[in-house]
Amino acid sequence: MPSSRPLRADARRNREALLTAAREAFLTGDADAHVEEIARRAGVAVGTLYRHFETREALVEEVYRQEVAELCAAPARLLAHYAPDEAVRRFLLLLVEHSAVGKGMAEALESIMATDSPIFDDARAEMARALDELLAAGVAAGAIRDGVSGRVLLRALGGICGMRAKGWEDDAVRITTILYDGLRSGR
Amino acid sequence: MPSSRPLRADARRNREALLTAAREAFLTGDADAHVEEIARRAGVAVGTLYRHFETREALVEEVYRQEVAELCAAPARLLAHYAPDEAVRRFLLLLVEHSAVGKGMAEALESIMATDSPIFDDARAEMARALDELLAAGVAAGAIRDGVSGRVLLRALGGICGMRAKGWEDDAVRITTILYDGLRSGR
DNA sequence: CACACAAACGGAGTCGGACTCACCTTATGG
DNA sequence: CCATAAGGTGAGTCCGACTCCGTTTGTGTG
Repeated sequence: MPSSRPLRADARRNREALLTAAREAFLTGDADAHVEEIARRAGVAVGTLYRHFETREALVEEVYRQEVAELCAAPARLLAHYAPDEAVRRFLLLLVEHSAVGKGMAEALESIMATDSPIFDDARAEMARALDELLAAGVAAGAIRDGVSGRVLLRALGGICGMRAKGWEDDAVRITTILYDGLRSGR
Repeated sequence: MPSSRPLRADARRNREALLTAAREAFLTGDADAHVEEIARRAGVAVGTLYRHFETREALVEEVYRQEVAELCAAPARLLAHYAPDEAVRRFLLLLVEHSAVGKGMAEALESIMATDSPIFDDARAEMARALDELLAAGVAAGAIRDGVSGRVLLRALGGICGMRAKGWEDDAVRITTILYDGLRSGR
């Protein structure tokens, strides 16, 4: 029910500006930017920020949900172009790449993970579903071991996304390869 | 240089009481217990807490460092009793088990990870060294693939320790198995 | 275009945490 | 048993997220 009336023009603009400001702040590494700072960047007052987002965290969540939605579109696309197991491999690497957009996002994620917010559950479920899709295709093709749920795999990936020390990209690629090999070895 | 003079008797007692109180608070799930609460549990005032620990986080770190030290003793013991690859497998599972002691600890860890505290770096380095020891033995025995550093493996494990939704133990065991198989498949 | 009014905004103020500091208490060595 | 420095105390400060209400503004109506 997203009805209830279409936001007023200025309200929609401000909401967008806040999301953009927050995303930028996170991507430029200032993962725990103060609400004042985010509001300032967006050219509004804190009161306005709170009109649009219940709490600071709700704002962070929204930014994250958009990122996840983008990633969730990938599996279908990959399956259309590659063999199932190759699609899995590429998706894992894509995830790493996506995290590389800004390590600030990883920090923001942790702040969300630290609270059992239901919105995060939704995002996780969505990601798990996307992974299930990939894994099922792999299992059907006999290329991937059976019995691994997307949810389980997602847990391991969460750890990868949480990396942040320098040189982490290489490490991430390496650990992803190990996971991938593990997924195939038991088939 | 831990010299400088042996703490006065009451000071040592209070410091110990604070560490115990904090550990208990974390293990019973109250991962972000307030400093007032921790001090109260220890039977001292906040001022005393701050006499012994620079910040709240410094206290959390100390608790964590003790946990890590305990875990770091495991590899040597396991290598004395099991074949290298079996020792690796058991250590991974031990790590899971240890996290199970209290999910509160995992949350405390994240709060540490979120700050680039050097103390955490030390702990991580120590754990990485312990894992290196295990992996090297496995590689020497031809049971584990070469080219995986303890540091890399630790990253993946960090993700596992961060789990907390119900049923996470099973998931942790499963993902650990996948990692283990991956470590062997490339040998 | 003018008006009415609900929607949206601003920003000073509240509240709840971590942390400090000036003063009091007590262990300890002589 | 005294001197004294180490240690303890807790009211108070600081700083961040969040609230609230008076003011401004977009928009549907005549």
